[in-house]
Amino acid sequence: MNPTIMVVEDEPAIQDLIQINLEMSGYRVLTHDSAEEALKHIQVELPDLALLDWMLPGMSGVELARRLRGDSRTKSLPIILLTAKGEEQDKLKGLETGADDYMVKPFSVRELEARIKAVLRRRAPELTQDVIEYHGLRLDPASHKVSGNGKTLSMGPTEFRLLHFFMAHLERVYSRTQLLDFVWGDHVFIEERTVDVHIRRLRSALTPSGHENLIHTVRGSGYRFALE
Amino acid sequence: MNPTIMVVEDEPAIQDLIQINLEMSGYRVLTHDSAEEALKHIQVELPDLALLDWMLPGMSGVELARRLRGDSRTKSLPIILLTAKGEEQDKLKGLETGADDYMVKPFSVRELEARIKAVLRRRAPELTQDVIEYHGLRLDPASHKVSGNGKTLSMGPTEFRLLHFFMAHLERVYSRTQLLDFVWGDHVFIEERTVDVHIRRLRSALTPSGHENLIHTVRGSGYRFALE
DNA sequence: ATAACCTGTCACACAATCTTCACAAACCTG
DNA sequence: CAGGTTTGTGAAGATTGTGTGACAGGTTAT
Repeated sequence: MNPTIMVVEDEPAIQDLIQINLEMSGYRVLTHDSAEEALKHIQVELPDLALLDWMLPGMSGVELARRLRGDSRTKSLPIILLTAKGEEQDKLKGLETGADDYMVKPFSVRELEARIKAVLRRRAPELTQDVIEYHGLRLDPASHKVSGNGKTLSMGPTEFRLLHFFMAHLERVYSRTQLLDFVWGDHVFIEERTVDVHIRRLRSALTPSGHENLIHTVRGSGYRFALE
Repeated sequence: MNPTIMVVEDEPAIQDLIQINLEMSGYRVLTHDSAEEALKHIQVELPDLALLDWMLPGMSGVELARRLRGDSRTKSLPIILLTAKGEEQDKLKGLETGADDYMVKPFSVRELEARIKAVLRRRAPELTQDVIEYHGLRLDPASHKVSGNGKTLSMGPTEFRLLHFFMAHLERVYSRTQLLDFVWGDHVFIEERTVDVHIRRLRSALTPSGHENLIHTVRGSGYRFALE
């Protein structure tokens, strides 16, 4: 039986979008417009995961999450919250309610599916904790440490995220705009050339172990991370 | 440069959704709320593909498609129409206007991307990220690398685009004017003979692996890329 | 509170690449 | 073969893209 996902979302466009895409990926989808309706349905059938909009008419998604956590029957139901832009600052509050993850709208459908998969697969914290290793360069997301040939390399947070992204996407050219989107986040208003500066900082951070030449400049296009 | 897709859609939720997801897949996305706005922008910049909502306030997407087909400058711009459920019966009308494809809302993002790729492959293969290989010459748009019989070949950005175009359009003669349009882009006022210079540079870039003789001069007409 | 660190920008220098030009070479026509 | 047309080629600015050091705020650790 395919996993059943309960979607509680009042905006029809988003609701349709999620339903279509998740069904396309083999999930069974139940949609509800309100928290009250969802609660009623849950008496009858317990889904495998709940996708709740933060803001809902009547009872909010946060309140719904809290209630689900309160009832022993739904205590361990995985929950992902959908928040609109500008509500992010409350994300801690959202996670406090016991949500397993949250996503900021507008979101990438691919990412949503990835998180659903991750949440379903395990109830452990964080999903990208896998250590990545490439030609003697080793990055550990969990401990936030990087080492080259055993030698510890230190760098700032931004350089770390940049390196993490590169090591997860080898052999491909990314434009400055794409890097800003993926590493800094969407809708950021930052000068493109700032990427150059961080590339330079990352390069010098990698120099002690000689890994700085893994970063290639592709003139007119962007940067690529690979052996070459 | 990544393919640019123009999205004309008045519903913000759908607009955001499409933008985020397409950007995540490496496209550059321009969004407009109305056909009028889109037309204005097109004067300045010609996108590689247009995604038009069927129903729009003011000029409809169908009407916009018809206009684009009418103007010689946008005559060959690939168009995909987005129709809401219930409008399907009119799909023939949509295709009559010259749209390359259409999708019914709500749609799967994966399917949308598949169709975009299909349309681009059909209308402008040099814009896809597919690796192209021809008689030992291999070009990979994603990593931005060219190799001949395994040997890495290096060249400038313009030569790379030129080669990409040729490899996506084998066995056909292109005039200097056409090459300027397709490889340099429209709105460019460059001396025709400049093409010759880049052809020469491309030839010498291909010489190390002996592929320079794939480029044939067709006296009085232009150039052709093929074995011959 | 102070020091240490991080960030995003900028300006400048340098390097790569583009476009144009002039002339040479190749080709065609009659 | 001569004269005209088209293409190849090398070199000279002109233009654009990238590397880099410095700096002013901002944040975090002590």
